[in-house]
Amino acid sequence: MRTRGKETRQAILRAAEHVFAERGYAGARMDDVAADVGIKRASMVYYFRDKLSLYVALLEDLYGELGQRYQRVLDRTASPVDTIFGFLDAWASHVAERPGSVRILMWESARIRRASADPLAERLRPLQATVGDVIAAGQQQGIFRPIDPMRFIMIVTGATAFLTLGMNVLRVEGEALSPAELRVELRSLIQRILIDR
Amino acid sequence: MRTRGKETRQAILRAAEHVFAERGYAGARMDDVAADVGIKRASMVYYFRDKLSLYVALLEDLYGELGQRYQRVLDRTASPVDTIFGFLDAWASHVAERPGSVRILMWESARIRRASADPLAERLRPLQATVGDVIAAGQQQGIFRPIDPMRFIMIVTGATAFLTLGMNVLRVEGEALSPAELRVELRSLIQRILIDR
DNA sequence: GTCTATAACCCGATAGAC
DNA sequence: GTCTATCGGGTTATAGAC
Repeated sequence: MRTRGKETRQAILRAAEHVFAERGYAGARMDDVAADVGIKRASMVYYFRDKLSLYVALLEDLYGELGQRYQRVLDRTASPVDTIFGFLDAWASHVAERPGSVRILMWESARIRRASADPLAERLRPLQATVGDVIAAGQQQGIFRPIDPMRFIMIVTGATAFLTLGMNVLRVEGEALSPAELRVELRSLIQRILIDR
Repeated sequence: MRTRGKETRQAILRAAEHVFAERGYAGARMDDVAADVGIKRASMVYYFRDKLSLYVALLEDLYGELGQRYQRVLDRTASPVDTIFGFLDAWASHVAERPGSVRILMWESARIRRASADPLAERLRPLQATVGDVIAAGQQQGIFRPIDPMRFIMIVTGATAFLTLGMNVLRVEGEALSPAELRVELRSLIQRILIDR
């Protein structure tokens, strides 16, 4: 049955998001993914050749969705300021709905890698270009302060990661930011480093 | 020979810093540590009972050193502003000399953990308290803007992590910040979020 | 499509010689 | 102090039945 197949594939991807996010690529066990779905490990081969294929499909799904959110913001905004804050809202919503995104970014940033042929880098590059272009445009119009766009992206991404996940390392009790708090905190951060004079 | 023993212990710790930083706790292989030192895996048992003991000793070494740096800053500065920028320089130097610190912070932030009995959290808490106290003091004197000290720490830590390591995920070519560039970038970040009005 | 069974590998820990 | 040898647990990938 074609529908059943599609559903199982989606279920595997959803389970993979949790498992890869929690343990990282190396630590993730295919067995856990299968158990989450409710099938046996070997059965997943029918949908994904091996562990790496599943992981790459997950990256595609995750950051592809974020890219679509950014595109929608581009479609409906004009000024660089509106667009940047639109991106922020898109990012915050994405992070709230698919927390695996940030966690995987964290795992992958920790890992040593060769730049070439990196599946994550490949999927992130267009997103980085999209945001970078808007910043550059705003700077040319004198609306944004001069800061290297790439560095700006890294600061905001790092803040997101550590305000949510990093908190857990030092937490006393329930201190990690809620999605709403994160949005507010990031908004004021961006205001300070990109706009205020 | 007692001297030889101490030297080997130190060599193991130095090797462990590289290996644990590159692969994370789960991915690190004791074999690689031993190979770096130039001895066999089983020989390390003489110095460290098992993998976890070695890891905890490394954390102690790493973040203990950072704590000492912070203490020296406290000993020679008076105003909150001087102290905070002193901490920044200490942090930047530490990161430059022992890059494993940041990478391990990253690995550990990615991991899910239970708050209790976490060896890293235990070592980080006093550092966080030290920095937090200075920020709170500065805020009481009206020198620093109001921002939750913990969030401030997370933003700066996150920026450090992603400006150095995160860059590698998106790098086109050699874009990761040098220690000197990092120091400058963080200085202006702190200036913006903690001091400028 | 999903299963059972197994092959093949990797890694940490341990025993005990030197 | 450092070695060789081995045990044992855990995980992925594969073969093939249903």
